[in-house]
Amino acid sequence: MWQPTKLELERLHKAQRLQTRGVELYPARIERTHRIAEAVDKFLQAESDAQVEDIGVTVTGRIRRLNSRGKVSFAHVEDESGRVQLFLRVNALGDESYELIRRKLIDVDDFVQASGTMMRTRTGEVSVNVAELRLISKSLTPLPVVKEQRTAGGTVIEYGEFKDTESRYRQRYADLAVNKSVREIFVKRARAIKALRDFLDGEGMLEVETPVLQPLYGGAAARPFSTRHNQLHQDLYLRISFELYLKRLLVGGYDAVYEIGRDFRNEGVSYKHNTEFTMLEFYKAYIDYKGVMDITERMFAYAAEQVTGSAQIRYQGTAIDLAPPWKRMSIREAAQELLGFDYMDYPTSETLYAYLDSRGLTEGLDPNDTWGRMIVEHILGNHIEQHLSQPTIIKDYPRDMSPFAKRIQGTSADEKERRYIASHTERFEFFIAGMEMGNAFTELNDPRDQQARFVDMKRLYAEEADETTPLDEDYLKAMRYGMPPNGGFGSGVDRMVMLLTDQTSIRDVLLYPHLRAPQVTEADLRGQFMLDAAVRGYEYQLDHVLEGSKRRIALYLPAPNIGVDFRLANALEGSLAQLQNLRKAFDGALFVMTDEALYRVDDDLAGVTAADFWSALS
RNA sequence: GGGCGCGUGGCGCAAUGGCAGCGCAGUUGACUUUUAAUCAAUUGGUUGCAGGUUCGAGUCCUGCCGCGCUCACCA
Repeated sequence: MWQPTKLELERLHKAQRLQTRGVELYPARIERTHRIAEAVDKFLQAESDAQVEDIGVTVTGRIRRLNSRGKVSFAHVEDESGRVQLFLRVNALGDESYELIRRKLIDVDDFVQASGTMMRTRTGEVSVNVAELRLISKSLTPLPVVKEQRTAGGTVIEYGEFKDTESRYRQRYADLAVNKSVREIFVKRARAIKALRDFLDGEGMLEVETPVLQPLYGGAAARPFSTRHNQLHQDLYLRISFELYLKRLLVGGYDAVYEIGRDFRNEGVSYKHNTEFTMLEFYKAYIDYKGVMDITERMFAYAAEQVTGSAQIRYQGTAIDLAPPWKRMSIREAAQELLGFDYMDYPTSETLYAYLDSRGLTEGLDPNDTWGRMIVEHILGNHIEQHLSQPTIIKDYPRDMSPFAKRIQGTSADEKERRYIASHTERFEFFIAGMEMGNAFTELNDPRDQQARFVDMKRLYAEEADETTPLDEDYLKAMRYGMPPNGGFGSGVDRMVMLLTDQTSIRDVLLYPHLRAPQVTEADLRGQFMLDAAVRGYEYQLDHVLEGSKRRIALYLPAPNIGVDFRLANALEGSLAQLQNLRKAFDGALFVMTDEALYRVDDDLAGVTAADFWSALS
């Protein structure tokens, strides 16, 4: 239960005084003729047209600044569109209404409705000359105070900002209310996702929705969350990807489908990982991974244009050009270019590890990893990825890392090249700003090969069983009906939003990033207590302060006014028998709450002296 | 999970082991064109929690909780 702070008590008191004056604190009917930005624009337009007639407006919003100067006051109100100053004069408002300002009954953070005509103050600021001011929602908890100063150069310096990351994430509403730049991030996020939809719709793809709860997880290598359907007596998994469900739809006759939705992975969090994240996947028939590359390049350029106005963006001070074409190279070529060797010269995990060791490149590498994992996870992930600042497509991945991709095509007279072709797949990932942004393949559509891959995966990763892709018999059944050749694509949308909003942490592009649940607070306990009492039909009493004691106690009472002080005083100083009597008096339902916990006084206390009982609580 | 760092009024921050302080906000008063308004006065703290060392702990030690960074993990 809420325990008001000193500042909140002051506002509660103001709320009472307002109600005494007959002011409605939370009215239901609101008037507004203009959004704030519209009102200002209209005034500026009239000014430039040299019109003389008054522009009457009614605007609404939250007060963000209030500066009383005696019989005249200035306020800034803000709605989503912007801010405008209110010019408040006792002459215009009348004594009674102005009194609310003068007595400070209206605070910063309150929502108001203001009617008047547009004007400029003596210093030139566009304002509403307010004739009528109405409180439309009282704020009881003050928001953190942020003051702004505009320098001559136009930059805004903020004083006393609200920047404690934990508070900002846990109370995102306050963060948003105070920090305009945070609000802007999520506007851009919405624009980015709309841009993706518009683009994919424009490509003739059908947006679909597939199950979040799946009887088998698959399509990626990740630890899933599991849950249980009670009525069906069935274990279910939260999806780690959409892949297998989307590709079944190509069997069903759609040429191209996509889905934007949430995936869940039961793994660590980092600046670029959240346990739940937004994924985009699409699958398009009759194209291969080169076709997917073309779409990828155009799609990112389009999204950047829609969000930032240009395909040339800046990320953390670096200029990044998302316009096609992007650099494309195979993982083998990347290793040759950046590390100066051909991994095909080391065709087993043992020889590859030995070579890397001779170069001093094995830090963090498990010698028991598979050959493909060494190349993708270690060589690419630890030694190449961070250098890929400009958009780069890295293609042709080792087969054992890509269970849903077709082998690369071609033939060669050379033995080493034949081995290369046999052991690699048409898969690519693309990297921007040193971050993996997505993953795509020429999709495997041979059910016989697919079944072999499931078995391979199981064999390779037997010891980490929960990270392998389980064999999905229904998926194979679908594929046996015939799946058109197709190219598929998956990308973490949150990372794209990070890129387009210049953010370095995924948490800053998620409205509610995952945080550990905070400890139960006293306020939570009090709330529980109050609810329990209501359910039992008891009166309750919180913060019962006992004479000469620092303890605060909460009680369930079967009825009010039954001599609590007297009985408790006895119990505190007396024997267990008296305590039990007390309990009896309360119909066997005496609960005592201290700052730490809620205790039930019951038979478990037998044998404990009252003094020990109370000292155990303190 | 490992390492490093942080946790002090509502917010932003100080404080060699020695009286817990400052700014903003708040409260009271003054002011009819302010804009980080100003002026005068003023309230508010069990320094995340629990122990320990010490004459004395915000500060040192141990454990716990939370957050951040980083490593590990991570298609």
